[in-house]
Amino acid sequence: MGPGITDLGRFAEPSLYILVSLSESPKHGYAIMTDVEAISGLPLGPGTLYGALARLERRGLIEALEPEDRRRPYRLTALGATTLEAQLVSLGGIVRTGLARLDERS
Amino acid sequence: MGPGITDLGRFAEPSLYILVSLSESPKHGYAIMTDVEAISGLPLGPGTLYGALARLERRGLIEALEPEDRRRPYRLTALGATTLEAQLVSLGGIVRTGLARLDERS
DNA sequence: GTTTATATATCGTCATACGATATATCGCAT
DNA sequence: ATGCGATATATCGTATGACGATATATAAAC
Repeated sequence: MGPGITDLGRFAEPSLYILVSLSESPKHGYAIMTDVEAISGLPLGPGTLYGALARLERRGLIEALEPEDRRRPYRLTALGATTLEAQLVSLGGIVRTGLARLDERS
Repeated sequence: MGPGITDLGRFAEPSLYILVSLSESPKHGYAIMTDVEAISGLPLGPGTLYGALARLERRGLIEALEPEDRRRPYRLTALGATTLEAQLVSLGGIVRTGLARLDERS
């Protein structure tokens, strides 16, 4: 499961990080790995990455572009962008609620 | 996995919602279910809830209190509070990054 | 030339999410 | 009184996903 820093089960949410990475620009797998580690601090191994990419593509949230050399880039679809935005807004609400509640505790 | 509104895999992160719910005050299972649905919009069924509660207790993030009547309340531990805070801060960063990147897209 | 970084792929295991289902009690309206 | 909806917890089974390990190959750097 992927212990994040705090080991909250499979909390890392690789799919979310991948979508955030692709929201900047199209990227191939290896670039996604390094970007996700840079923005999240959590290493994303190939075992997690390629499985997640296949699932996201199957769901129409990302799409493969024409390979250049060895690189197989992916791009966020319109559906992927709206889905990601909805998720981030929803998550942002939870984050705010949680931090406010923690703050109210003595 | 648990299709949220947008079906991003098991994106719902029930454990996170449960911790946020308990960050307000100790609650028993049923109260957690209704609170989580209120703050997240996502229904949390008993199959998800009680499994997650057992895991969180096993990890020392929550602890059971003395049952009152039929109710079996849980409370956030100190470890649970610090773990939750770290997760929320980390998630908040991802949310901000993602929304900023989406915003920069034409 | 040999090591390091780039790059993708797959297999196996374990944890988790979650629907379905079962059971029991409480409160309230008719 | 009785019947129904809300309260409350528990468990099983299945599908899915996370992720470590491993394999392979090429480009760059030293």
